[in-house]
Amino acid sequence: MADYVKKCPECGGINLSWNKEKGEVSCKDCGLVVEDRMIDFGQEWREFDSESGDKRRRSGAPMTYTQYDQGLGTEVGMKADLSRLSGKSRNKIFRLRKWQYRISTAIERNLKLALGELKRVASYLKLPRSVEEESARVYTLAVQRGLVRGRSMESVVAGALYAACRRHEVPRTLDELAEASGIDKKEIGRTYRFVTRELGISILPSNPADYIPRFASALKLTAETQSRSIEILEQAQKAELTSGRGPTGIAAAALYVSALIHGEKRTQREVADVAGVTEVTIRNRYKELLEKLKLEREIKKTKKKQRD
DNA sequence: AAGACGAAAGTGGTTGA
DNA sequence: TCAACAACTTTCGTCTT
Repeated sequence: MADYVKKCPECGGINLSWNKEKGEVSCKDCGLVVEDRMIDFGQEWREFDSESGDKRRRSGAPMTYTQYDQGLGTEVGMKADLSRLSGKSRNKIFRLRKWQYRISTAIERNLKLALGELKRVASYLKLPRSVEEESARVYTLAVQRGLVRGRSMESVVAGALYAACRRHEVPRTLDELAEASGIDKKEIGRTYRFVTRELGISILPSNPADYIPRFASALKLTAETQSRSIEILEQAQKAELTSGRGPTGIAAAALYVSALIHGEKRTQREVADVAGVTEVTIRNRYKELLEKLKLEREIKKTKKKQRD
């Protein structure tokens, strides 16, 4: 029984919580993300049932998109009785078959290659299984619609992954995707927009709060600081400080302020680095937060405390 | 000396004519 | 298709701790 309970390696607390959706285990005492490689054992196809659009509803046995062929191949006229046809139409059938063969093997080859790449990048970023599945699905659709033509396979893979991350609210920044896949950030952004538009995938704008746990963990900030920063984000949203702004910048600024308030000062540089924005952006957001949310007093309070 | 601050100029993307 | 525009970055000089 004893080793059934996991302890937080940072503070020794046993108050660990598992965020299934994000595949992260975090400590509620100190905020450390203990294990973010956790595999989601949930039945991911169920997630589609709760999606609002009924386009996504599937029936029948669960399929996996990380295998390149889901056993749904199509063949042209294999079962038709060709002896009843003759001449031209028979030739036509043969030609069609040949094309069908060429196309399907080309797609399969492409998928086999691409899904290998996809798995590599996904595991590098420690993405949960559900996201990997989703991105594989997106990629498969993209190939079938011929959206890869004129683009590199890798960039479409990266774009699909980015889209899947956004949909599952486990945002990774474009920079992280770029680093993991070796594709230029701009290129990923372009293919991401292209693919989502062509496939009609709607993406909700990412929520700054989704970035907080990861950033906070990287900066080794406590759970109080983390939850305070989320409160700040909520206030900021009410004050309409968030629309039109980059979500990472806002998350970073909220975290920075919150750290100041809790006497866990980090430099703007440090916060900027983990969030992938510049100090200037943090400064701008920070200034806005102070102006609108009257947080100066609290910061001064903790500064005074620290002098004693 | 390091960090915070702010100004100015440049970049890439969106929007609207 | 082009120009205006907002957000963000880069760079750099100055102020604060």
